[in-house]
Amino acid sequence: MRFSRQRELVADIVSGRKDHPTADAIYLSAREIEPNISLGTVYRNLKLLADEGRLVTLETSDKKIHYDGDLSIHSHFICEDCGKIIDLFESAHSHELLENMGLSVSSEKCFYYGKCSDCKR
Amino acid sequence: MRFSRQRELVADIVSGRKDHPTADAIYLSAREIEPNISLGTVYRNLKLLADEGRLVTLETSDKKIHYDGDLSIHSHFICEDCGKIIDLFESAHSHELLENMGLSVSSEKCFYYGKCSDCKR
DNA sequence: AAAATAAATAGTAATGATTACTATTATTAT
DNA sequence: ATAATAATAGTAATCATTACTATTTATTTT
Repeated sequence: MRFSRQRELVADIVSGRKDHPTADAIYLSAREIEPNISLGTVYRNLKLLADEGRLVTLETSDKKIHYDGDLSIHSHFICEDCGKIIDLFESAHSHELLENMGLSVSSEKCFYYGKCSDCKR
Repeated sequence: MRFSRQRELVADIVSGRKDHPTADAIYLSAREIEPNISLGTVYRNLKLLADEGRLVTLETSDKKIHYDGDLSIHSHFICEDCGKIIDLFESAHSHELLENMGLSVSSEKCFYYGKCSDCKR
């Protein structure tokens, strides 16, 4: 896999952010540095980077894929009111149980839903 | 919320199945009993039932929403090869940790990825 | 270094799951 | 029974994502 200016840029944007941007948000950021980059290029590279395991996709109920450049095992809390996604770096589920069931686990995605402290008030 | 024949049917199909069907699969099942039911009605009712908490939506990477009528807290294992979704009725994460962070948890969705025993071989 | 080969891009068109819309039908209330 | 309300069927619109194509950029070969 070659790393063109555009691909590098997309990868850098995702791993440089602590939120969980959508393709469109990444596209907007990218255009500030590479004004001619096309949306298709952003999508293509996001998909390639995800396939390579260089970023993680979060499929939420808003129908848009969110991208996470933080590859450490962690979960996410999604606020039902404001939609904010909060990282949860608690200890992960034990995978042993699943291995004992004949399932080999390569990754996990856990989402918790509720109200964040702002919206709870 | 009135329970029309169609709404009842959609609800029954989802809660009667142990797989995790998409809207289209539910539509096909529904048409066997109610041949004139429209796809829009299926979608509308699935959304309403989900809002009411009578079923759970699973947003997977195949871009189609899967519906789960089993409301007990459980996780899912998704096979990276065949896409099969397997229920995991292990004990859930403890929510106390999150409550202590000021997050009130109303539900959770956890996905584990890997290869199922069939595909592993 | 020029020619040949391969990969990546920009820009646009197509896809497809989901939602919105509208006229009609069914249900409930007065 | 009539009026008011909700739900439906069927179709059109939406919109995130993908596919496509001609062109550009990078790599390899001679």
